[in-house]
Amino acid sequence: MSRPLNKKSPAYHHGDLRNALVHEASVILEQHGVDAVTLRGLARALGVSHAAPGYHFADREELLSEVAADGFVELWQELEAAIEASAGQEAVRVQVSSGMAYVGVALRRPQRFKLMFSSGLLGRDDCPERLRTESSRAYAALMRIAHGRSGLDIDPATYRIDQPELGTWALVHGLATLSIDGALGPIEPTDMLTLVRSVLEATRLEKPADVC
Amino acid sequence: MSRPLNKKSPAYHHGDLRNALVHEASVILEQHGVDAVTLRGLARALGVSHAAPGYHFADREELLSEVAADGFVELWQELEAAIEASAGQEAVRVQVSSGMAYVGVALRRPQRFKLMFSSGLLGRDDCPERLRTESSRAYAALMRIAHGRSGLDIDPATYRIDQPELGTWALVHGLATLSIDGALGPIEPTDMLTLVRSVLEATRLEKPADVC
DNA sequence: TGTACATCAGTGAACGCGCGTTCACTGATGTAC
DNA sequence: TGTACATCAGTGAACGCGCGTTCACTGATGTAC
Repeated sequence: MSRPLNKKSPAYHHGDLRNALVHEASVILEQHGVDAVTLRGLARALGVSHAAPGYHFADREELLSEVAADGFVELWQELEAAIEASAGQEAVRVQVSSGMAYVGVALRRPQRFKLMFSSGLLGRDDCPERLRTESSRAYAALMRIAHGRSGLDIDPATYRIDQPELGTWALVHGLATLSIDGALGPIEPTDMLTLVRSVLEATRLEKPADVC
Repeated sequence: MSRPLNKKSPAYHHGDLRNALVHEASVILEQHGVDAVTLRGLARALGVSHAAPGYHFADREELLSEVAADGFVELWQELEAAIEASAGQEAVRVQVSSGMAYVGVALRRPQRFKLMFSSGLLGRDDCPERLRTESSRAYAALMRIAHGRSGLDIDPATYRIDQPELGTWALVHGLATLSIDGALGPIEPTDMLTLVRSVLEATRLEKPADVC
């Protein structure tokens, strides 16, 4: 456990600093919030010089975007798993299954979830490629769930978001956000997921007749 | 328009610095985000010494909480107006009316809306009294809308949030949040409000039979 | 297998920035008499 | 109405902090021959 501070050969080359930075960033993010994530602080935590992170990331945002991208990967995976698990069941089951997955991801790493959506990273023109790719993939899964289609015909680059497909997404996103921000009072994650199930089951999103 | 920088008597006493700080803070908040709101920056913008704000606010958060409290006042007012406007109509009309009011407030000052909910100000033990009061009042209005009751029997201090009353709130909050964060792509506020109406009208929140 | 050398992945001192905070001070204002 | 004085609402210089960034440097690693 104890770290030999005066270790003779403290590995001049870290070996995997880039990944270590991303991992440490996600830890600090979750523990102390996004403002606590600084390049200098990460370097300190990892025992490297404060200039070392600059070797791997142009700036703080580039690092954070990596953390956010990881979040979208997990979101996508969980949504796909939920779709798989509820395959063949009636539509509301798919909604409940994927909705709970969505909120589950949010509650497991609430700060990262906020970073993913609220940081404004996505909207930037210079949004890093990986974040763009991974978020689009997760979005495509969401649209697939919402539309009840295979999703193969949905181009993430050009999808238009329409009502009422939007309803379920907005509902679970709202529940996740309100819960994370403490607006629902103190509530355990498991209770929260039960609540999500209840709300989703009590909600009927009517698909309006096709307009000609 | 031009400010006489070398004005002879530049009002040693500002006269209304406290209010001016709150107003300027809300302007800078909306233009450049919450991180851009600093006591020094506000002092600069108002042409007072950088130490002056400290005379009125213990710290930056106290000032921001004032801005957030103003936001809850506006939210409460708009919700009350929406309730009034749809009084006597069927339940779904009240939901649509107040839901659009909710999102309207969010879109009018998106950064302030994020501050109100996402800043963590509310959850703090040392949450300023005024913010606590005003947010509770807005919450009470929301609960009143959700429960379809007069709300006179709801104590803001102890209200419990249950499904499915939560559904409408979560739905509109999710729509507002996703829109503000750009997750719905570029969309005009008026189109957004139309979308909110559509989604709400397509949504039926079933009130389950009372459990014994 | 050994050696030379380029490149990789760092170090650590230095710099400038904007921030909040403190502190001795001071001009403007209100009030008592 | 005039004066004395307390209080209010600031000023502005100074300090320390943590941050990102730069820069000359250097130890470790990989590759060509």
